[in-house]
Amino acid sequence: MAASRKSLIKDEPNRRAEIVRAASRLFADKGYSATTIRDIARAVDMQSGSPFYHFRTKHDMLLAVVLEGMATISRAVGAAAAQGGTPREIFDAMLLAHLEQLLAEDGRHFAATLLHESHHLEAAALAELIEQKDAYEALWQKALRELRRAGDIADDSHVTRLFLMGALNWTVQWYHPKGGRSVRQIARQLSDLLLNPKSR
Amino acid sequence: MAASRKSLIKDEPNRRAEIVRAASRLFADKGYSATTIRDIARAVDMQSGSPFYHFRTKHDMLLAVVLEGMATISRAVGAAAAQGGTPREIFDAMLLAHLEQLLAEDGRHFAATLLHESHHLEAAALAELIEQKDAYEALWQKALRELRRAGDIADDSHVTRLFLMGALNWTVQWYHPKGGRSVRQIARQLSDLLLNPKSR
DNA sequence: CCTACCGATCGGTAGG
DNA sequence: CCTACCGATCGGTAGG
Repeated sequence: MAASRKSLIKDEPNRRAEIVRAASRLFADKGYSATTIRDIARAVDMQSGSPFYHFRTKHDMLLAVVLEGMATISRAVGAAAAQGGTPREIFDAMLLAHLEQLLAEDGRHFAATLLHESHHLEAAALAELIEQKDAYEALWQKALRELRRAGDIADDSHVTRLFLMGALNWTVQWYHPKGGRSVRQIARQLSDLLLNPKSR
Repeated sequence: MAASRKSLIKDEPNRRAEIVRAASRLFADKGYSATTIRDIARAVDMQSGSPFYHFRTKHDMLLAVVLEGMATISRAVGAAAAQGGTPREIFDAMLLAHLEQLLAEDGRHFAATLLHESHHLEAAALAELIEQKDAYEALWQKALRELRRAGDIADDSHVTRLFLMGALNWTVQWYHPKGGRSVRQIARQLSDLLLNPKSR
């Protein structure tokens, strides 16, 4: 049937995207410094010098991975927040969206690289990332503020937000898809832990 | 006066400990893979081949850092738990002890290396670490169980413990000693967030 | 994107 | 612990 489809589009402009995806996997697994350009080239069936046709430096590859990871999470959680509902419903939807991006098969290497390898960026790139991260976390701060107004949480301070980010991002360290617990269950348990028991 | 003290003890058996401390700083700052034996040697005023007089491989240095980090935290939190008191008092003391080890000037590089670089260990060393980590986390599981019995928390499941570890360990990412908030305040806020409002 | 290559650096060792 | 060194590997480039 469509046996030739994949090979036909071999020369499309997404060789670059393939490199980024392979790099995310390797950076997440072995770390940025321990990953070799040759590792990345091998993963996408290129010769060792060829990735430099698509990227100027290894740092640029890291930046591409990290920015794509940040953008994907931001987009997902922003969409969840825009869905509307009570502060509690919005918060629950945001928790689920964040965890799905972090733990899903396709996005988790981007997230892991973002969380663990960003400090290898140079100052200018790091500043760009931090800007996006601050905008992202402002979404959460706002959600907490409205939970507070609705009486669902006692403290909506910055420290509360940081504890929340920690609980969420730490899941990367322990979650296993085969682990019995679904992402939905995990999101629900965190909501239950942080928010006051529902009235009625 | 005692001007010669430091140079007199230059040949004591703690050159090894100096190497471990320097390594912890470098591993925490630049990462294990990006840190060079030459970096470590320079930090303790040795020639580039000399650290190998004290350690067989670079991996052995990482293992030494990581095990010392784990042992220090375990000891501190174990001591806090053994102090006794109500479940809530014990829990609060454990929170404070864990955070002090993570964030204090002297121990934070060990903790950061433990949290971020352990995956560079070989399988056997990693297994040794995980064993110690499991024993450590059992301390927390027990503390949660007793909070539950006392009615201070609704859920003492494993997932709750993992959220707690995340909130705690994530502080490494954002805490700054000059940041206004004391470690004690941070511990207190986390306790307030997780536990039911005190009766009375 | 491949071929062929370069200078630099790395972990580790022998021999004292 | 230092001196002197080795083989291997790395990020990156010129020239096609």
